[in-house]
Amino acid sequence: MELITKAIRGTQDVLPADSHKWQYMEQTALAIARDYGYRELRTPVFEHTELFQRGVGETTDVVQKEMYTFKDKGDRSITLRPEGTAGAARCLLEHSLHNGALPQKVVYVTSCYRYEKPQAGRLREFHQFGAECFGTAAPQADAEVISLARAVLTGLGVTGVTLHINSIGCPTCRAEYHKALKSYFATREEELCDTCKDRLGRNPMRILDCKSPVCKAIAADAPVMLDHLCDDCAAHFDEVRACLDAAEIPYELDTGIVRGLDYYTRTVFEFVSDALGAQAVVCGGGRYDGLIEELGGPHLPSLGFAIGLERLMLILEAKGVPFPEPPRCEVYFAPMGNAAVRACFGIVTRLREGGVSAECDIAGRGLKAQMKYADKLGARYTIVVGDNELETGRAQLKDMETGTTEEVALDDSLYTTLYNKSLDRQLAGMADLFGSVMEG
RNA sequence: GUGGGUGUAGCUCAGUUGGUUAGAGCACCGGAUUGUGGUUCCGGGUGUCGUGGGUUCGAGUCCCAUUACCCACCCCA
Repeated sequence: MELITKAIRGTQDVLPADSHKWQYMEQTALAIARDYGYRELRTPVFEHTELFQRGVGETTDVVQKEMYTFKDKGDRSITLRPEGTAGAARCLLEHSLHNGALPQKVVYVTSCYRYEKPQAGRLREFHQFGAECFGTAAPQADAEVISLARAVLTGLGVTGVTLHINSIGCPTCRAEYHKALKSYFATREEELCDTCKDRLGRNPMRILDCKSPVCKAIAADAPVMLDHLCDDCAAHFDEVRACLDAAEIPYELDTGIVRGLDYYTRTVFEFVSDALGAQAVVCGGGRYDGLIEELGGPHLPSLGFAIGLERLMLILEAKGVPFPEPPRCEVYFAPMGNAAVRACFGIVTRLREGGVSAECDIAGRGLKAQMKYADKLGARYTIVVGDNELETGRAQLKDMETGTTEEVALDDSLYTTLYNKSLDRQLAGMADLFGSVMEG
């Protein structure tokens, strides 16, 4: 079959067979965030380009070469959001949410767009579960945000992820550190790889996580940010770690973490998975004390994180984490003859109105084909309705797993019968899922 | 943006030193008395061999280009 076009490179369809998994993942994450006091925020997919230029930072790769930017018909420069934080911050300011109770805690599930070369765990349209906590400079907030990220991962049954944390200081102490770093690498500039020579001028901190063995070896002896933190930043980071310890949240100190977005300050962290390829960071975040001011707002220390949902899904599948059963048809009606078709359509409509998942032939097929179809749908029960049933008002309810049948009346009592059967099964399914998550 | 790998049916893949009408399994659709699905039997190919050139009497097969996907660099979620 020659299609006139295909899905855009780096995009993915979620098919009907998988959509319930996404619903479960998103709803679980939102529910956990709700317990942490986070409320959902929804912002537009596109914003004025300058929001990201200012918010994310002119010098970042994201802004320089990865944004989907275009002119609209009013000649305004528009950009599809490459990340969620800038839009959330803009929304906070525009609606003066920061004049309400602080801290303001928001979560979102959104699509993001970056023009990158796709590979495992990296798409041009991807989805994030993000959380932002606006208006607190206290280290306890850092710990709470990290705790939320971890709770979402573990709440979904994720295993094999490690929390890495670092502090990249405030603009003041980072400037000092940059100088120290620059002069260190400058002494060995000739040995660095070409990209790192380039980084030396722009952002020497990037050299720290270069994969080239030579650069790695040189970086091993480089000055460490943590040793250059000012007193305030050092005290803040110590308290964050103390809180994590108190909450028994294990972490690794990773002085190589360098967030690629300009707005980060002080605490930065990542959750790294052992189940992904090269793109192993499933969650990244940190503090951004200067962002709100940068966007024209007041000084409002804040922080947040985002989980990459496609990456999270890859992990869940790789680890064989249990998902709820996909939704199935509760009862399939197989009518025979025109009168039965109409009658069944009526019954099915009433059952659906009452919340029972019911289906009935809409393809005009014979009984045999209908039974096969019911089987493929995974229907729990089938009811064949012909002239006899219409006359007596009674029919055989067939259990498709056991093959057994029981006689039921084709009236309102059918709804109660089916609803109760469905409810029992849902409760049992939830108990199973809960059990396996607890074991895992 | 730079590399490496791979493109044959919806899926997984065969396809001989280049040779006639491109195959298998699974899936899908229909049928086996208009009253019962899963197992069985019969029937159906649903394909521009990624695309475009070239070599050749002849190309799924050889050459070139291109494109898409996968993987890695870079960057990030």
